[in-house]
Amino acid sequence: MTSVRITPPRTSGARATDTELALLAKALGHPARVAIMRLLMARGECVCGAIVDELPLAQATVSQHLKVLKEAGLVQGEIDGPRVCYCVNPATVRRLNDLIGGL
Amino acid sequence: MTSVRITPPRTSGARATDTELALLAKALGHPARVAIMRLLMARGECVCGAIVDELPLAQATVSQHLKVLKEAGLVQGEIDGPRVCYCVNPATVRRLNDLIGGL
DNA sequence: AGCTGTCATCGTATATTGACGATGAACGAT
DNA sequence: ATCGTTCATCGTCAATATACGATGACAGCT
Repeated sequence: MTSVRITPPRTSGARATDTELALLAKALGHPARVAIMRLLMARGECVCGAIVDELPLAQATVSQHLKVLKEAGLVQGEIDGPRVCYCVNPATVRRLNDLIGGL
Repeated sequence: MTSVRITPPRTSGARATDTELALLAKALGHPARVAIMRLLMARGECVCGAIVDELPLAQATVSQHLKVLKEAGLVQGEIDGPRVCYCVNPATVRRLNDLIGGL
């Protein structure tokens, strides 16, 4: 068995998992988005309008926060007639937990 | 035993723990800061200059990132002669883990 | 087709962040 | 006292984030 390199080549100070963790953490880095996550965890799934009703924010703002969470993979949304039903992606939450745990 | 209220009164959509989690997550929401945290975890403690050497960033920028981490309580720094020795605050990292786990 | 309700996107204004060079503050050594 | 080293802070600029009203897209209903 030939010895192989353990540490990957690195040009900058940040590895791939650093970027991944930073992206997920950044998505959670706003109280409104944390509140949205908590709402979705509590209710299992939630129509967008219900989230708007719970937060002191305009509909456009909530939609933007949902977009950030969606792009980070923390949340999924499926169209249900005229509504959109959102739910958390448990795999991504687990991944976030693992990344922090493995710091 | 008298029954007491479990859920606290809430005026806005965000609770206290939401803000706390958002603050910690925001502090981790940058790859350079994640890299710093990982460095500190790996070495136990680290002089500021050593961190600067590992990252492709100017000294002023690293100092700013360290300030963010320090203000979030994720990192502590103690003066050691002309140098400053940084180390992670494990309690805050645990707290972050708990907050995410308790979503 | 026209209307209504629901949500996303656009446009915009303000605030915050990220990055750096330059400078300042504190310490040890000469 | 004057360096040299180490780190923090200041000032500045570009880029990004936040928030909202206005508008657009789309589904269901009459």
